[in-house]
Amino acid sequence: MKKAPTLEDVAREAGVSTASVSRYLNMPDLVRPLRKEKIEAAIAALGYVPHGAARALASQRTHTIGAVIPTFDNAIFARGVQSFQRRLHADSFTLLLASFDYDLEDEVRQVDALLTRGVDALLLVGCMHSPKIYERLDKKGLPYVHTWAFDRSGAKPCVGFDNRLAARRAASYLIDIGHSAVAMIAGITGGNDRASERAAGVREALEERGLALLPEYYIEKPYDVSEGRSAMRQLLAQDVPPTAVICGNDVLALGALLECQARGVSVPRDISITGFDDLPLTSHLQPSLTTLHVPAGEMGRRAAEYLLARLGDVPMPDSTELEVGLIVRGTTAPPGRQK
Amino acid sequence: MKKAPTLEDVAREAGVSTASVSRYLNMPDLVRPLRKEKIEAAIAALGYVPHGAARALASQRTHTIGAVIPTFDNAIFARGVQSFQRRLHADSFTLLLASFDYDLEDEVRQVDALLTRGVDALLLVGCMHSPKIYERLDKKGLPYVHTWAFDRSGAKPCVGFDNRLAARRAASYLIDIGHSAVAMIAGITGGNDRASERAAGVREALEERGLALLPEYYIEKPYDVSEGRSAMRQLLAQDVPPTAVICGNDVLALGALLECQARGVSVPRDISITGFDDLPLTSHLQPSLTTLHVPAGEMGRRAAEYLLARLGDVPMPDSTELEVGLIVRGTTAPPGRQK
DNA sequence: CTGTTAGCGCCTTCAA
DNA sequence: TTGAAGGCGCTAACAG
Repeated sequence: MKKAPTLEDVAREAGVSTASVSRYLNMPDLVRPLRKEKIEAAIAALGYVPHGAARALASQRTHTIGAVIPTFDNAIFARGVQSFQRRLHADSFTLLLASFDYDLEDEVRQVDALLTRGVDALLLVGCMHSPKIYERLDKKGLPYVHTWAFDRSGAKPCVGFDNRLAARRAASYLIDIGHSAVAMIAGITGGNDRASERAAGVREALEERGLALLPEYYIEKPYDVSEGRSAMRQLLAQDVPPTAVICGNDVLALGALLECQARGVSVPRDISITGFDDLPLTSHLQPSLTTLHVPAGEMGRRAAEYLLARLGDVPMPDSTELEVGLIVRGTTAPPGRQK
Repeated sequence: MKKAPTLEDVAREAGVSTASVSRYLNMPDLVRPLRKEKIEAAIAALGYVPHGAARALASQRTHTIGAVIPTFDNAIFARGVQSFQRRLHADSFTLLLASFDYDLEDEVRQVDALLTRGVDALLLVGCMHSPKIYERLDKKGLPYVHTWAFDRSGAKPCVGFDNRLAARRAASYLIDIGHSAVAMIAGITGGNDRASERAAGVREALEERGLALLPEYYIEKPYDVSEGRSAMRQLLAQDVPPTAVICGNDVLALGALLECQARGVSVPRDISITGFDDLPLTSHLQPSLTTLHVPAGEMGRRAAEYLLARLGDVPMPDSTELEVGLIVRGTTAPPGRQK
């Protein structure tokens, strides 16, 4: 393992001071063209690559932004993160990604790890986090942003959407087309404000219309197709099955739909199903899935822009609410079509 | 932004030397229990968090490992990366993730970025990369590993599987059960050795059995459900449609299956379909998808163990080949069942 | 086991 | 515009 060339080596090779090379690297405009060329030549000749840690130590800036997400294993996070990273990269920032498997205590550890790595800013998923996280962040005065949720109080910087409102939209739609026996297959709500807000939204919407979300019509399941299936099986086995099922995400909805098909229950004739996320796959299903479109890509991009702006002291509103539109497709229809 | 407490502050607070605090942090066993407690108290009192860049600069080790993947937006990479990260984390290493959107030139840039960040080791996807990458890596003597592929020459460190062999397995199976009109919907093979090896495997297997992969039976498509659909549409429109279609991945296979269903083509009665990856979803489809099981989780874990071993100077073979098993499910059957 | 001390590679005043 | 020089926070000999 040969020793890598340092900035000092470059300076010597180019016959200039280290300060000039440093300037060339960071503020090229302050260096005269002639010197510039010499430095460029030296860098190329030596194959010099800047040493990030040294740079970070000296400048107290890492040009790195962290994101702490529940899991990589979820298409919808993947999409958002992908565009978050793309946007950061455009400003030559690097993304440091960590996941915590929905374990809120582990999330604290992951945040600590990222702070140790010296991230300049942080993206968080959801608005519900251990107070310890805010403590650490605020203590360092580190910019951060919440995503995949929206805090109406305005107390927290958010680039996201209102999960409750979106879920209400799905529920209202079903009620509007005539459903009253509405069930919900929710994601696990413990420690997950996206999931719990969605559940709350459905409950609210029903109650406002004089309906109720019956206990036997409410099931929580982990994010997995087979869990969606088993939940639907449970619902179908009841004396009076629901005529519509709102799912907390598309994966559960897909499971629910597949279960119906496996049992010869016709969708949407016998039962309506809605999802949440609008995964690319859902529009191709037969019937195609009625769902809520989450603008994950835009959210990732905007979250990046918010953090970049904060780091650059560019003014920018602390909250950006994005729309979650209901995409009505083939899995929903008025009830009572049973002959 | 208050100045964060440093190791020196901790030392002062605890009434010991900075060296002791450093030792406590890195080799706790070398510190006497009494001092240990004092130091722990001081750390807690001050809310001290180590400064990663300083540590990296002084120790020439970042405890960070990079992974450069084609895209986040693919469930199968997500799974592998998730377990890679989990394993790294168990040894308190951090994962630095970058993606390059299947642009081989961008991959070079991403590798450079990671090198600047000072990763201690690197995970690469596939065995086909710009020579520049190997140049940089070898120059620094940085440990790296190839995944999602397997190099029989043994020249490259790999933890992966033989894509060609796996694809052959699927083709052979179809021939064995009587198919001779076999088509393939491959992923884009340009700059992607996983996709091209799979295509090559299918071609080989057919030719060995005296069959051929007809040009009109070979279609390349991007990773997307709708692309799989359009490819299948194209295949179905031919004068003599194939009786079996091998897909380069499950997403294309899913699209192919959905297209058949949308057009009333019965699977597997009229046509057989196979996938590649074994996404969780595929076993729930109706019919369930015959596919090749890629052990992404195990691969990620083992790749991490390989790199960790190299960093710790623990001996470990440079190549680990994993099995890709054919999972025969409902989308395949002998041909000619058409009445 | 513990303290002293010299860097790690770069940035950033400060003067010139 | 440029160069000189003092750290940034921590680790790793080395001496004790």
